Amino acid sequence: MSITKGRSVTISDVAQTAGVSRAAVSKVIRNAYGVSPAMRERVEAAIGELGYRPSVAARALRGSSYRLGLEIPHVSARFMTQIMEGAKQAVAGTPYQLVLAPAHGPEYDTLESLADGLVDGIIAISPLVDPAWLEDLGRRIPVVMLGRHDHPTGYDTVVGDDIGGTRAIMTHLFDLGHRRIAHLTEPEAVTRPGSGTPHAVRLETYRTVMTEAGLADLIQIARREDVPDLARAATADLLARPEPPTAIVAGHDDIAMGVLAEIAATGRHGEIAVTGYDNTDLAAHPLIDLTSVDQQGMEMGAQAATMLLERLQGRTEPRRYRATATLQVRGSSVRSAG
Amino acid sequence: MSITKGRSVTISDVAQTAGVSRAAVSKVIRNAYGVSPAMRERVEAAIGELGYRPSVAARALRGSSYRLGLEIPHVSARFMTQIMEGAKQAVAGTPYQLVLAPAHGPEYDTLESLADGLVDGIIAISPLVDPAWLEDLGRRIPVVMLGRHDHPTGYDTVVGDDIGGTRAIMTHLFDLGHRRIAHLTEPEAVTRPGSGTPHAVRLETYRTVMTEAGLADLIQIARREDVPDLARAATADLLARPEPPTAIVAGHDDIAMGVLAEIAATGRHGEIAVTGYDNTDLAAHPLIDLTSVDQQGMEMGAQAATMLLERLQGRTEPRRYRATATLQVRGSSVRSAG
DNA sequence: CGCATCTTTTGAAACGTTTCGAAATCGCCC
DNA sequence: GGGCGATTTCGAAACGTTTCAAAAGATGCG
Repeated sequence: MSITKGRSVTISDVAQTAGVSRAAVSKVIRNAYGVSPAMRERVEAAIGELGYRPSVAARALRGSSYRLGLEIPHVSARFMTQIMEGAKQAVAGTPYQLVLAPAHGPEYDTLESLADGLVDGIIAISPLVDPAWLEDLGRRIPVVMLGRHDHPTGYDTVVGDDIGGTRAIMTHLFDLGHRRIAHLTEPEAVTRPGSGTPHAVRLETYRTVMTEAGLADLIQIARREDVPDLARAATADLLARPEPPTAIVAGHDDIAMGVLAEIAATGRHGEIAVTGYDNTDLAAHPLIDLTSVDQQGMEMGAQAATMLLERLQGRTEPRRYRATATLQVRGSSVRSAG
Repeated sequence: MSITKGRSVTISDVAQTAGVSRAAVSKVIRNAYGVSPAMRERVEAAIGELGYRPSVAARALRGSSYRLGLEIPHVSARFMTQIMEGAKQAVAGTPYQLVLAPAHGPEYDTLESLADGLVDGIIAISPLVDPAWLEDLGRRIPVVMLGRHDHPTGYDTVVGDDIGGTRAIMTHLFDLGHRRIAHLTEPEAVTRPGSGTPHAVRLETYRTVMTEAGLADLIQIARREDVPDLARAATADLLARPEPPTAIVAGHDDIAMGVLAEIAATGRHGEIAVTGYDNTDLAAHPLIDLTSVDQQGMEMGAQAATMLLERLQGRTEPRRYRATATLQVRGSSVRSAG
C-alpha cells in the first residue's frame, strides 16, 4: 500500500496508468457487471500502485456517499452509547460507514445538515421534532427513528416497551410495600403528554398505574433541568417535601445516578428505593447495584441500522421494531420501611 | 420556512427564481465580497421561499464541506465523551459542523474514510497509528492528534501531563503508606514502551517512580483485555497473587470502575486503595468516590477543535497544547493498613 | 460629455465520480 | 469469410457547487 502524497490521485490517474477509460475504473471499484478479468487485474494493480481512494464528495454528488448518519441528542448519555455500539456492529461488514452527528441546539439543524448530502440514510433520536416534518424528511432520504411511539408511514421506527417496562417497575415497588412513589423525569419539553416520546410514555404509565392502584393522590412528579447534574437538586427537592417518597422511579439510569448520589450524600443510602431505566453498565456495578429495566439498547441500535440498510436496498413500506423490556432487580430497590 | 419536497432544490432554482446568475447566489450564501444590497435581498427571499439548502457533496467536491471529523476509538469510554463534549462546544457558533467517526477495527480505515473528502479537517485519538503515516495524512488535510507525546511537524497535538499526573498519584499513595502498588493498564498494544501513548507514558512513569523509591521489586503490572469488563478479571488475578498489592493504580477511570467492582464483589470494599485517571463524572459520585487525575478532557477537546479551526484559517506551523493534570483526592485512596 | 476607474454581475470551466447509449471487439455458425 | 449476438470498452453528459476572468453598469473627473 503506497502512501498518497501531494495532490490526491483521481480516477483519471488510475485510468491513465491502467490504460483504460474512467468508466472502466469506475466499474471495477464498484464491482459492476461487465468487466473482463484482464481489465480488472490491470485496474486493481493501478489502484494499488497509486494508492487511489475514491472521493466521497464526488460519489455523493453523483449518487451515494456510503455513509450512514446517526444523530444523537446527548453524546454523554449512557443509553446513547449502547445505541451507537449496536449500530456500529450492524454496519460493520457492509460497504457503509457510520458517522455520528451530535445535535447542538435544535435537532432540525443537525438532521438537515445530515440530509444535505452527507449521508445516504439517517438514524435519529429526536424526541422533539415534528412528525410531519419527519415524514417530509423521509421522503427525501431514508430515515429510521428511535424512540417514537407513533405509526409513521414515511420512515421506520425502533421503540422500546416503555409501558411494559414502567409497569414492571411499579409492580415491583408495590410488591416491596411502597405506596409513596415519586417519578423523577426529564424536562417538560421531552415529556409532553401525547408527544409519544419514551419519557412521556413512562410518565403517563406511572400516572396510570398509580391511579389504578388508588394512589392518585400520592402521585409526585419531579423533573431535572437540562444539565445532567441537576437530578441531584431535583431529588433534594423531593426529599424535602412534607410527605417525601419512599421510592423514586427515575426516568433512566443517568437520572437514577443523580438520585443515588443525593441520597448517599445525605447519608440515607439504602433507605429509599431507587429504580432506573436502560440497564446501563453502571447499574450492574456492585457499588451502584441499581434496579433497572433492560430494553436492549444495543439491539435497538443494531436493528435501526439494519432497517436503514434494508431501506437502502429498496424497501419502502414502513417497518417498526419493538424491543422487549425486562426488569433487572438489584439492590437499590429496597423494601419499604413503613 | 417552507419544507422541501420531492426533488431537491438547487442553486440554479434559486438563481432562476431570483432572476440572477448562479454565481450571484453562490456569493450571497457565502457572504462573499461584491454583492449589492438589492441583489442580496432578492436572493435571500428566493432562498427562503424555496427552502434551499446547499449540497454538501457539491461543496466538498469544489472546496470545503464545512465538516470537521472527530475519530474516536471507543465511543463508550467516558473520557471520550468529555472530548466530544468539549469539541462540540468549541465548534458551536462557527460555520463548521462536527461529525464523529467511531473507529471499527483498524483506525487507518476510519481516518482514511474521513480524509476521503467527507471533512475539511480531522481530530483523531489514535494511539496506534504510525507517526510517519500521520505526517502524510497531515499533508493532505489538517490534523490534530489527541494524546500524542511526540513532536510532529505536520499536525498539531493536544496532550495531557501524563507524567505529572501519574507522579501525583504515586506520591499520594506513598504518603498513605503504600509500597505494594500495582498498575492495571490497557492491553499491550496501546502501552508499548516508547510509543508515546498516554498509557505507555503512565506505565513508564509508574515504573520509574517505583524504581526511584527503591521499590523496583514490588512492581506489579496487570492488563485488562480489550473488553471493558475484563478489568475485573485482571483485578481478581492481581488480588490472588501471593503478595497482593495494597493499592491499585488504574490506567483510567473506566478500568478503576472494574477494579472497584471486583473489590466490592469480594467484600473488601475500602480495604485496597484504588485510583483512576481522567476524573470522569463517575469518580465524583458519592458511591464511587474515586481518587482520580483531572486532565480537563473537555478543555482538551475544545482546544483540539480550536487548533483545527486555526489550521483551516491558514496556520501551518505545528502547535501543541498541554493540559495540566491535578490530582483529585477522594475516598477510594485509603490509607495502607500495614 | 468622454474616458478611466470602480463596483456589480455573469458565463463557463472546473471538481471527481457514475451512468447511459454507442462503439468496438469477440466468438460462433452457416 | 461474412453476418450476428453477446460481451467488453469507451466517450460524454450529468450531479451542484465555486471560482476566475471578462462583461456590463456605475461613478467620478477633467
